[in-house]
Amino acid sequence: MPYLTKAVPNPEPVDCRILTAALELFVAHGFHSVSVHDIQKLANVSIGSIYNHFGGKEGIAKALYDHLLIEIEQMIEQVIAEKKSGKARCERVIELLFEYTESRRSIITFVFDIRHREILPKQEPIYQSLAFKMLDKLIEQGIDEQEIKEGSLALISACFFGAAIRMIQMRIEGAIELPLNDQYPEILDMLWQGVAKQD
Amino acid sequence: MPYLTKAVPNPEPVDCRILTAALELFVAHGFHSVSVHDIQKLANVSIGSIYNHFGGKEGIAKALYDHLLIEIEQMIEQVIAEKKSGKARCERVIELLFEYTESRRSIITFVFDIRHREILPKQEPIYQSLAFKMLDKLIEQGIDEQEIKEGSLALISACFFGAAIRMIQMRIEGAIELPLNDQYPEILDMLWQGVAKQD
DNA sequence: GTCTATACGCTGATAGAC
DNA sequence: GTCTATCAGCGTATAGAC
Repeated sequence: MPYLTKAVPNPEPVDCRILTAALELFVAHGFHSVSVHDIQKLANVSIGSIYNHFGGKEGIAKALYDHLLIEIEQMIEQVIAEKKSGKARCERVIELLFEYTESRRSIITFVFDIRHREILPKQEPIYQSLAFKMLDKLIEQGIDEQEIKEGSLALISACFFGAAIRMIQMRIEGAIELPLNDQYPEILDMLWQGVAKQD
Repeated sequence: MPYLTKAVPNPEPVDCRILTAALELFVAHGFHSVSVHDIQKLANVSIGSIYNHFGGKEGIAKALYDHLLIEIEQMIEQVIAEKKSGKARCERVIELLFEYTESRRSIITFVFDIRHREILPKQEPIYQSLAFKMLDKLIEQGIDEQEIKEGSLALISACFFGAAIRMIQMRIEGAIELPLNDQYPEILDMLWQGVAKQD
């Protein structure tokens, strides 16, 4: 159900319109700079509806957060279904993240480039989310299969996926001019060099 | 003048007290969640003083931003004075960033882990700052000296310093439990593998 | 469930005495 | 330069009709 971030006119359900509008505004201006009135206007609903559905601005953020993380999880699950080796899975995940960075920037920005703790102080930190744990699992598999060197899992994962995420952040900020997938082979090569098992 | 982030009682100059208090609060709660009254209270000054010195909350953020970036620049300059080869310079910069992450976390958090565009929309993006350009220069030197492979400077820098910065972000978030300098040799090894020139 | 109108607290900012 | 007192506006949240 990747209906978020698609261009939706009006006949969509109300809660979806609210989420779509909120995501767009949060990503463009930042959570704190967006008022409930802004969301209400863009979504073409009344303030009352927003409070009925989500209980307030924070409720919207929480719903978005859960929803988008699930989309990332599903993407990783799809990759796991398609590819078998740890290395192939890691590569494909990064490839898709790079693609999403261009085609579905809102999702990527919200998940990787927003300080969630400032918005949702009660939320568990994102690195404890299932999606991030799934990435660690892929690294672990790569180690088991002797494709990735042994060592601290957190560090290796930080070096591999972390570098990729940092590139995504830099792409979003504008520090990297070309789409990352245009340079995918070189990037992947660098990422692997860092963590590959050496014989 | 690294007087910021040091524990300062009261006899410090007023503007310094304001900056110190603001930095602490911004880093702890986020820019938008901190009011001028909060800063005023913690700094033991009046609201009027704050507006006299900085013109408002945004002015404080701007002053902090400039000040802390200059501290990073000076750190890099110091490293350039101490080490001569590109490789040694890159390594020492990362080592110091890792140290700062523990000992002067406020500075590091403000520079690497805050969305400045949300606070200072008119500010040029941070990757255009002198400090970040200095990092790119170090990479360039490494390429010239045949220690780093050739390729897109932005990508190589993103892979090397970017991975390190991502690790710092993860350390700040709590995703990495040990201080990064405790694992400095392994980390550096991984970072170099990714960008080293291969013969 | 959806809407409009309204209340209320807080925040950034100013005025004016010292 | 520093302070206190105060203002105006905004943003969240609620009440109550439909």
